[in-house]
Amino acid sequence: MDHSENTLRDCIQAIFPMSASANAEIRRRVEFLPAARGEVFIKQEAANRYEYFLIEGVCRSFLIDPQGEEITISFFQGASVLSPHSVRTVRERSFYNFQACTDILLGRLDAANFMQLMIAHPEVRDFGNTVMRLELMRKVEREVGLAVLTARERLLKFREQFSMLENLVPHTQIASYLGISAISLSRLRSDIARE
Amino acid sequence: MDHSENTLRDCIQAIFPMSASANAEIRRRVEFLPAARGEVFIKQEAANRYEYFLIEGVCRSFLIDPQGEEITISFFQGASVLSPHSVRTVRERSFYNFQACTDILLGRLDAANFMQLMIAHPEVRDFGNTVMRLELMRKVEREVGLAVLTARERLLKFREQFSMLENLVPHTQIASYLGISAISLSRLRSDIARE
DNA sequence: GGCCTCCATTAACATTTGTAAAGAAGTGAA
DNA sequence: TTCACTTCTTTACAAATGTTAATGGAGGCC
Repeated sequence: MDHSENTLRDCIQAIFPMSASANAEIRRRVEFLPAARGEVFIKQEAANRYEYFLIEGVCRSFLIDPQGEEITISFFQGASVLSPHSVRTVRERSFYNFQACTDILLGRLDAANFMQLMIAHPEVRDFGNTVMRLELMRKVEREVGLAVLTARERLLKFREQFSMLENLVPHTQIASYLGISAISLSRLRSDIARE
Repeated sequence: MDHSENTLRDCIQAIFPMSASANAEIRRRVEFLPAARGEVFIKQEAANRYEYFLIEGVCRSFLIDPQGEEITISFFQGASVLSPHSVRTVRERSFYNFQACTDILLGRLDAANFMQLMIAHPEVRDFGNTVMRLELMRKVEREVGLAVLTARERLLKFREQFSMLENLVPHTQIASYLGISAISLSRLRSDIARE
């Protein structure tokens, strides 16, 4: 078993521990593929029929607003699972863009095939539902954060959650994730550093 | 079968049509109870073990920010389903307050009991997962709306989604839902009316 | 009817946040 | 090394949003 497969197992076990056989069932359906830093591996409005594991690296989801600006919705760090297909797509068209922030390694599997596996295996079903519930909790947390926290507090929280990202991805991407302009982010950074 | 039960069926069928027997299984576990306008029927931080249907009326979820201000998170109009228990609670403690905006009629059922029903009945399972997926889609849409729309556009969208609420609930509640102050809401309203 | 409370609106002002433009610092390639 | 490019920061200014306080209307209650 090579490194990727071990890490795939980590992605899964971190969310919902499953038996070796259930792990193997998933493993058999997963195809590994790399994406280079900057590559948009899921495109907004494009058809997409896969579920994804992020084996290694950092990526983000984003969309283009009416002014043509990129808005970062989420960041993801491996080893983890990307938002489920049902969250990313409406009528089989991708809702967001997904872009590699570093060189990454993905594991992908056919969403319909995975759905069959969920139906057949209670363990896999629990895994899938847990993924969805965790994604929902993330959204709730973000919703609350945007509602009750100041931009400054959101930045501090971002630093807790994604400690290495501030020196890794362009600040314009972080700023749009925080709901502020890159200039405001710069101001906040120097304000905080001054203390 | 009285009016409440018919409307309970509407709540369910609107989300995921189920057989008469599955409907009956749910019905057997549901207890109807009214709440008066203004009543907070789920309290933040309080233990809560129920799933809820909103049979009739309007309610909202909200929380108290560090400054002691109420922040509206969502509005709900019957007949519909409130956010699932797993979304409303962390470690069995309610995450949000839920308040009746009008006199309402609720249907509630024990969350653990409903979970058992989901395990036993594939239809109920699909229903439960659909509820969760729809809730997730709502969160995504709201997340995107807060990210890419101006306050003015968010107000116009709110009017589409909740056309009767603007003259029904206090504007402070609507303003916090839109992420602006009540004064800004008033300014937007007069700006739009002036056109 | 008259009083009272709640709520929406408006005005004046302060603060925050965004925009545009220019400069500085770091990165990568020829 | 040097040039081009990207990105972060800074400044000055404009626009949006919030705060405080005053006004006026609607509805409930005695």
